[in-house]
Amino acid sequence: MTDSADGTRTETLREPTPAAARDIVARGIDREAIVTVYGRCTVDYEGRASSRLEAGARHVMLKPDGAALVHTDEGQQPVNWQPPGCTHDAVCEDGELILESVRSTPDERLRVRFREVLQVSAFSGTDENELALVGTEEDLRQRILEDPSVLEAEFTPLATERETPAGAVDIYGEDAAGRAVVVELKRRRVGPDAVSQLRRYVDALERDLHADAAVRGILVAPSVTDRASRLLTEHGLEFVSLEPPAE
Amino acid sequence: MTDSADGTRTETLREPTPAAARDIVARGIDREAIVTVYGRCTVDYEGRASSRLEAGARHVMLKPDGAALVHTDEGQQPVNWQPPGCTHDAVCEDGELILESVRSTPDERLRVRFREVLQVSAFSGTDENELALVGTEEDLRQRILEDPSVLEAEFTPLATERETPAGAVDIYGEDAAGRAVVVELKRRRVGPDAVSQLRRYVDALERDLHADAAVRGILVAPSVTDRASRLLTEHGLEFVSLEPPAE
DNA sequence: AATTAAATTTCGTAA
DNA sequence: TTACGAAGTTTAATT
Repeated sequence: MTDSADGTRTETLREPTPAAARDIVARGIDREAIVTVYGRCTVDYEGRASSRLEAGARHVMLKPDGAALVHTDEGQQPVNWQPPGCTHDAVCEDGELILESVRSTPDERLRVRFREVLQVSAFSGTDENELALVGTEEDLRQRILEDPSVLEAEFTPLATERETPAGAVDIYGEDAAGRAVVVELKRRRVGPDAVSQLRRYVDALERDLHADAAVRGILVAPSVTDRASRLLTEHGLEFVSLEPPAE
Repeated sequence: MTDSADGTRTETLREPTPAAARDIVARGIDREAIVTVYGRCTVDYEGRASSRLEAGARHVMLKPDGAALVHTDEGQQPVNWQPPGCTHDAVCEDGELILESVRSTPDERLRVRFREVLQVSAFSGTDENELALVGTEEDLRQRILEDPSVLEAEFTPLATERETPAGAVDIYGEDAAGRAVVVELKRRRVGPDAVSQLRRYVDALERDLHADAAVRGILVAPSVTDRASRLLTEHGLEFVSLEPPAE
């Protein structure tokens, strides 16, 4: 057990007995630590789908918010997991450590059985700061609202998140001729799905306004794929190349 | 350092000096171990977007496939990360441990600077087994192909992944009357996006066949949202409620 | 609790 | 390498 000046505390055991491992895990969950276990284990999941993973060396993390992560040596994504909101539990059964994370709505259960525990740790610390991220779709929207002419000359934004029967439109406005314009924003290169999305909004707004004059639809993104480009043409929609600001 | 009978090996230091931590990390990367570092750190990311995270206690994992994960005590997702394919590097700068993961195409860089390292570990093990998952869209497709009558009486599947100018159709077939049918499968409750997707395929196929008889479009999913249901009606598409098999 | 769409989505497959 | 769509997607916002 180690206590640091800043309140950070860690507890670690190498090759613990299953009972000792269970104690560290249980105590860690109790004090709202990040708990990690590395060893050979099997994993069973039952919930929205179901899965089984035979024995292998994996790294398991239990978070105090109820999230659980099982990582192999490959992939950015955990091979098995449980979202925040679960209740963690650690028990010994037949001389083996078992970790279980359960939630309801939907009912889901993750069960990790360790044949061998190489290391178990509990990490307590504080993290006050949140991520500052730049380059999102929201940043792209700000860029256009601050200077609508980057979209086209004399474009006038009238609303953001304007509601239609098909959902909320990113930017709603009118052009130099006073025609209604629906703008759909994407922070990166788009495919057919983005075109369909814009199409839904344009359709919905045309019905909503029941105006005879057609509503213009403009897709704003860094670039489009060939198929998306063809779809835009078919549906009479437009494209403007813009990127979210880099900083 | 601990070596197990099954070839699993772990190496861990508590409150190491930055230089000692760097050595463990560098050696771990070298031997293709999963490397973890817990401590107070700042994180900078620059790539598809860019972000900064001020000091806090976090858990960092470097995988031998090049993936990097920075986890706080909250959330299933890492607060910062790098996908597989990166090159990891560990250095000491001004007496602090710095981890860096870099890749190209696209150019991306993740930099973690530790003010304090509480624990550093390197885990080597083997994992031969892959996840066996049941309840996917593929399982739903198998269910329909094995007994097409679950979709509707006298439905005849003719192809899966049939190509159209709008993309591949999940199941293509014909009904009792010999009309062309496009089936789009979803393993869970669907919203407007799935309807748009089906619509794209039906449109494309109607042009492709340039037949006068309309192509039927059937969305297969456990259920649909209200908005999606309305969209289905508007577009003359159909819905059949089916779930992927549970086991 | 349910809906909708964004995400540094990731991941797998096919061209 | 790019494109396209699935995913036990997760996450955030709004109803």
